[in-house]
Amino acid sequence: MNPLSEIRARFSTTLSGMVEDPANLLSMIRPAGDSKFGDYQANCAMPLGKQLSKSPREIASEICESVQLDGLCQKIEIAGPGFINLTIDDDWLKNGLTAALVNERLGVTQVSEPKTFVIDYSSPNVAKPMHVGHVRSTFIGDAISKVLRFVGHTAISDNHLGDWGTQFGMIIYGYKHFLEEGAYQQEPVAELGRLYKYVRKLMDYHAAVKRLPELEAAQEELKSKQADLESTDSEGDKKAEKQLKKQLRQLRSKIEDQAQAVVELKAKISEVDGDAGLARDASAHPNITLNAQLETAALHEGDATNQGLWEKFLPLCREDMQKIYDRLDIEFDYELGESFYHNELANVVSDLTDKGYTKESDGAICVFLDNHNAPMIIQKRDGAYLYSTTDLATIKYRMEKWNADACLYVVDHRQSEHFEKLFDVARLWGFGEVELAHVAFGTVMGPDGKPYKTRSGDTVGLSGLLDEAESRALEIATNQNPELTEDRHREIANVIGIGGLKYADLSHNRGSDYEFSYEKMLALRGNTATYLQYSYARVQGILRRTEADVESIRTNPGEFIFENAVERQLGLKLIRFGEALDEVLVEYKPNVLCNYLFELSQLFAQFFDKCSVKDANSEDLKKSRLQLCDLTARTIRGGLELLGIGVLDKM
RNA sequence: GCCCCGAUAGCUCAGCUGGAUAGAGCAAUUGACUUCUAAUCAAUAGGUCGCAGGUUCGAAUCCUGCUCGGGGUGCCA
Repeated sequence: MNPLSEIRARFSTTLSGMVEDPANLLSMIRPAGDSKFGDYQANCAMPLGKQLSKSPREIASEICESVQLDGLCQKIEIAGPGFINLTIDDDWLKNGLTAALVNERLGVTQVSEPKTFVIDYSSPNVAKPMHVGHVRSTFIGDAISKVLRFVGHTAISDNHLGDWGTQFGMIIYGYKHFLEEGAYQQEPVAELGRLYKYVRKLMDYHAAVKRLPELEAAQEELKSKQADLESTDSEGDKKAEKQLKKQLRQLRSKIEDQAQAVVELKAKISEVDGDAGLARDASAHPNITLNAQLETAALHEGDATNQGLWEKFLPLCREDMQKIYDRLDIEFDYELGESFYHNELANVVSDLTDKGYTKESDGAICVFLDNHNAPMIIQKRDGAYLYSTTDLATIKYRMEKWNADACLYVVDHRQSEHFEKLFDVARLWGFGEVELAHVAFGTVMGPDGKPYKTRSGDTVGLSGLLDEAESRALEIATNQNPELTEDRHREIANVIGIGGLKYADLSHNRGSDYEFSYEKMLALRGNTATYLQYSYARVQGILRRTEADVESIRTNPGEFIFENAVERQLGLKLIRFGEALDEVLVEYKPNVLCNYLFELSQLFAQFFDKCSVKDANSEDLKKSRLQLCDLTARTIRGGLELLGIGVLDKM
């Protein structure tokens, strides 16, 4: 039991005697903003005062008289307009720490009503190389799953692979026309990757050739519009002048964007034109885009050849993808991709239609929703199904198979409108009970403040990114501890490199964009994985040097002693691990856990500085400090584990 | 056009379901290694929480308007 829920439980009794539903008031009990006010503060007297037409301080004293905090709080004070400041009783804290010490779960209680969560994350397109954009979904989803499981829920992780999309049409087309047999025999996945990129290039080329003149014409038009505006006289009208300036500014930025686009198109064209082989294939395959689409369509319609190729390619691609997941140490319970649902799509449409929810519009089958202008299209004019159709089939499956209480979609924030519509349609369809949540996240930015790209403008490939992270980590590990063996350096590099990458991602509020930087990610100081891992290693150093018998500490604990103020602070922080986990799950925010672990590590560093274990002036104090050390190490290790990050005994 | 999101220290970011004097890290300045790992700690400095109103005991947080930026916007995923 963590202090906060214990305090709330006690207040609950009192408050329910005063109002009908105290839930809102209970949420106003929180950790104190400033430690001089105590450990926790209850802010419920102020609003209650208004509600009951009494002075808040009067209410506060009524609450204080009635609430049973014996044994839990040693100090209860009313301050300011009616704050109730609470200080946790030292004996209660010590008992709690002892309970955590002897408990494998560090004293974190399991939820009383376990629920079943289905978490949909990572979800890359197979056969396309994974890139930096996939890391957030993967890390955040994995961390949320682990926290859910730890607190006692059932979390089913499901990697909703894009394994049925247009990329297979492209690869099939490539296979039929551009295959290099020898390369395919030797390294089939690499050859398929090459084919994908090759077809992509040719498609981009034709699109660029078509688009370039249009864009240049549009550019001219904008420029003449700009000239017009520049010569317009606002005749001293300030409002008109402001308007004009704004339009001009917008126009200039649009022109700039277009100029950039023109440069990119030209680069794509010249890349093909400059290569004899590419140029030849480009002119020999003028309709490659359409034909690749037709290959996809043929696959979907059950064409035997394409079906056979798909069945041959898919395992190869998945195996390749698995290598990345292995490096990241990410596992899924299920990997039911889009292809898994393709036979259900027609049923989705017919069922919704039978129930009267669909409407035909411009030949497409749509579900119109009150709060959205555009409908959700579930079948295209040409009869093909869409992402939305698959997602609906997926919800149905997840409800029927797992009877989920909640489905979480860890997906890019740009798709929020899609999910709003999806959830509305799902509820309309009859899935009203399940919690459907889009756990959205922001973009990974480069140092220029734009989405992280390579210099040439391509997305950053994930495997190269991991290589870079590890090689930089290796350099740091080698510099930091030159005396260790190369194998040890590699092991350290792996743990701090991958850990640093994950932590950099998870420690940011998922909703915001963040700037990616190898330097910051692997920085030795600050809110980084390295700092937390180092704290853990320092504890292990203490345990080694004092030759502590950790087993006996855990099975036969002594009393906790708070000699120095920081020991109490550390103890209080340790006991609040469960609060941090609860907090993570309120809005599915792993950064809450990162912050907790960082603060814990900072307190430990202070403790390390001020409170020697080895030279403690009594055996009892030494034992108490060893207990704090052991609990700190286990909390850091356990917390990092929930984030998918490892630790090292020495680094 | 319409919809959504953002703007907090020089930089990168927390905090946002209203709470007391707005926090951290980096960078800057200063101090601490014969010491359980200095991949550390202590200290100083740094702010009109985009702007203007409003709601109230109390606003970075809620509401309205504005400015700037990003994203989305019927047959891609």
